[in-house]
Amino acid sequence: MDKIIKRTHTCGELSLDDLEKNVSLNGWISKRRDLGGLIFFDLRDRYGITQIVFDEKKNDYSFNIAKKLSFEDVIGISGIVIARPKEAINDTLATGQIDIEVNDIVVYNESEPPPFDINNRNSASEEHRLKYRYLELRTKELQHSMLLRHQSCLEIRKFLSNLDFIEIETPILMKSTPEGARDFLVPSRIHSGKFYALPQSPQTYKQLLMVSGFDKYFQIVKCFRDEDFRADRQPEFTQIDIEMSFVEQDDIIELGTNLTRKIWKQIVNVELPEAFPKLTYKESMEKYGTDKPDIRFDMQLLEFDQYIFDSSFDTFKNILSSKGRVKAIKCPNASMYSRKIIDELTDWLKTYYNAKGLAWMKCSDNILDGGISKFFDNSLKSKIINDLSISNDEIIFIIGDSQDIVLSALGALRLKLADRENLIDKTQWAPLWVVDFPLVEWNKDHKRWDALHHPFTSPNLEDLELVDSNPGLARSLGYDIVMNGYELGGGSIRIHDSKLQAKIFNLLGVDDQEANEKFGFLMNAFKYGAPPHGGMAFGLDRIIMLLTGSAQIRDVIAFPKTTSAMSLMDDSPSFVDQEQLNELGLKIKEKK
RNA sequence: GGGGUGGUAGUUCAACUGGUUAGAGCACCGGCCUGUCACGCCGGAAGUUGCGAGUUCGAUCCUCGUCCAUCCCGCCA
Repeated sequence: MDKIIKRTHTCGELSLDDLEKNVSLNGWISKRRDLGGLIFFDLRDRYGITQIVFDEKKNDYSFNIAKKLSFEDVIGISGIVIARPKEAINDTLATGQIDIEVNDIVVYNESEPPPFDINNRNSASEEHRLKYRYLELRTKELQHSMLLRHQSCLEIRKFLSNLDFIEIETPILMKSTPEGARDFLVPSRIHSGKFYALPQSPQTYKQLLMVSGFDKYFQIVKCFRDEDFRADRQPEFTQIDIEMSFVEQDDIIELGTNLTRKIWKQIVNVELPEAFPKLTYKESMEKYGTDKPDIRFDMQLLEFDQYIFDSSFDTFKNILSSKGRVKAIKCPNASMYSRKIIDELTDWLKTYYNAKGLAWMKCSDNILDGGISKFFDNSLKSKIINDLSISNDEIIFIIGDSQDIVLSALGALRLKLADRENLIDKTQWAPLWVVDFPLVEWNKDHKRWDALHHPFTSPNLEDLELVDSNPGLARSLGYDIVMNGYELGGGSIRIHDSKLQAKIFNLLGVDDQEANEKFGFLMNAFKYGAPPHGGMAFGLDRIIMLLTGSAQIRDVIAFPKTTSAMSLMDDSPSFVDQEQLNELGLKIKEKK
């Protein structure tokens, strides 16, 4: 164990140019082929694979050591670069023209049989791979993800630094605030009974930095939200956090566009358009049923209210008279949609999106047929076909319900149908901005207005009167950037006036005392020369996920958690000693 | 909080309608093999069918509970 063979090359670089050279390599045994008197190893490091060969007749010292070695042993070797016989050249390998004929070898660490095949990530379930994450990180997929993540961060830092942004670290232990997601709490030992929270985002700090005069700030920073998780959501995740002073919404949108273009150009060599399309929140909801539309394909939601009044379909008439909505979506290959398949779609919409049903009509021979077509007379059906440009062998699905349900159910159906019909060009990138978000939304459970973005978001100054008269209609200066149906990031122009901020708190039902307790420090800061400012934050993990072509955020985080927020590798969270609890003045309640 | 799917050898999977000794590939162990690259050939070992109850003459299979994973709804300013 005392000897180390220092590598002269990595496992990905030797070629015929290096013939006859005496070289040394370090790496892991990735494959082993034992032919008796001749043994081949594929030696792997993060740069590549080089085949090394042990010949009993030429060097029986290293041969005898190699005889005992197997998968994932770590070794160092020295030897001569030799050309492979013509018939043994491997074109699939960058180093496939050569071998290293080994004459010295050191075994640094023998491996137990690995719990799964590092060469084949699918040789084990995800659960199993997460338990041995440090081994999964040896796979070429995860090595690639980590490298790409690193390169992306470099490009981001370079891009922003060149524009005079500076990266400033903000606290990880901060004040718990009532708004937004559930906080992860950290008990204070020194102040028994008090808690810090881990930041859901450095929102308040970056606004304070604007007051401090750092007019262009950014930070690549961990954020924490104690909610339930999904394929694209983890309890801790990384944001590219940005804030600027003396700017308007369009300045941030331009910056966000350019940053996104830079990343895509540098990392995957894709030229995104100079300006991304902009949709208002309202347009997005009406056309796509979501505020993060995938616009790689069209298939927009169609207005259908206007045909209901002249029909004899009372169910939908009743929905309209109780302020509901009726919208439709048009889908090709009607003949593929049997009763059984439509029933399955209906059940799915009922289960997940609270739809009460899924109506439909098929177009054949220029007439609408089947489903609810009997409630529409012939001239009305012709009008529908003409208005909505329905072609033969298309089916329209129709949902009538409250507006929320119609939009979310049809939005989900749109994605489902696109998938079924293969309408999405997977090689395409479709970025866009969604703007003019509502300032607040009505919270039915608590009977109050909640901020849609966060309470520091400025109302659109044109809508200031609405804030008093009809808050639900007031637009904010909030915006999201969306790529291929994923929310990549979002931000807003902030309130920098303590009077306006007080007014918004008032609207949100946060009284003066509470506002002062929770956000007094920010309100105070705004009394001392707060510049107009705004910013945004990108979800770094989601960006990397898209760039690597993965649908799982876990694939781009070195040590991710499961959907129940556990780490299978180190088995956290875990219980702690009674003594630790005592120090913190905590007592665990029995769960009933 | 709710719903779907899954949990069988180290691992990936199979096992009909509930029925004899729960099988196969890879890995592992032993043997043979000098141009392999999914090396090949011969032989071997390997199981608390996630856990706990129940139904049954009999449960991997049916029922209930529970744990874990995953996907989705709610949630995620």
